[in-house]
Amino acid sequence: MPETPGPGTDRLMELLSVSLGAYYGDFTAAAAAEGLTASQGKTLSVLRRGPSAMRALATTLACDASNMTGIIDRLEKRALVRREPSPTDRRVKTVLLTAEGERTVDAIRAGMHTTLAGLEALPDADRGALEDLLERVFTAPARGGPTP
Amino acid sequence: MPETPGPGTDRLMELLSVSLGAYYGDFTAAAAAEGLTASQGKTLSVLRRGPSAMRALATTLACDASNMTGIIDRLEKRALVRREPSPTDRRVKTVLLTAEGERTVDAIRAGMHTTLAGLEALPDADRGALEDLLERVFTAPARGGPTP
DNA sequence: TATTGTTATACTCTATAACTATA
DNA sequence: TATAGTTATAGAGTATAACAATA
Repeated sequence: MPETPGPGTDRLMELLSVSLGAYYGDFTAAAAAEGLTASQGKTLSVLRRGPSAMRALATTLACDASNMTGIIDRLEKRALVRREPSPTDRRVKTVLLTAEGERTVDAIRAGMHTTLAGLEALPDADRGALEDLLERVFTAPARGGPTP
Repeated sequence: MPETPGPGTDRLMELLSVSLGAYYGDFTAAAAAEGLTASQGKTLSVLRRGPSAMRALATTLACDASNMTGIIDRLEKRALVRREPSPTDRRVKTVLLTAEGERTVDAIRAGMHTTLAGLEALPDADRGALEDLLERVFTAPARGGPTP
């Protein structure tokens, strides 16, 4: 297990940086086409998977809880999301997409032309390979015994 | 050529969102460990490849030219970059990393522990495959005749 | 006591428009 | 006239600290 990342890792890191930049730029442009910022678009995307409490939303988005208030305020003002009191814990507010919010998320995703074109150009076999590799690099919990 | 992106594309988009989100979070944390914002870290990363005029920098970072002034101001105040007048065009200012700036970029990259661990866990063959796939999806200029 | 959501504050990022100095 | 960099401005994101309501 080398402590110095090899030159192969260097190249991959660089490539990931470029890929992220392209993906993020595409996403930002698609969100802007709907009159939304990247953070607002990302928030809607997360809510697409289901309702979420304010605090859970902040955790998922990796930002401070105090930020969510403003972001949700603006989205709610545009009727893309709705705040609902939790029935079980009166401190908690559950945020959920409105029908218009759902339509907007889908529009953003459909507007990511560059990324979609890049993926559509990929043969099915390569598509499966890419899925597999991304999962192994990014969603494997990096376990491997952090020396206890 | 289907106009509706198949369900396979759906899954890949979701996976890309999660993967690049993880990469971005890792990068942001590593930059914060050096007392920098993500935008400042990204700016340093771009300058790692070589000096650049203010406007070219803005173009590379996909932001308005007026933003660069503030970002470079703050980096220069911390002696991570330097502004130099261009010898050939007196309107142009060339920005370049200082030695401390170079050290900082390297520290940020070395601080991306989660991403580095995920990549290091990948066998060489898979590493090459991932490079190949990312290149094809994101750095292929999406040519294919936008109907003229 | 601890937690949820909010407010207040300060700083950064971001785009638009207008300005200057060059070209 | 066109371009490079800057300034002014306004809106949005961000973290920290403090707060009220609830657990």
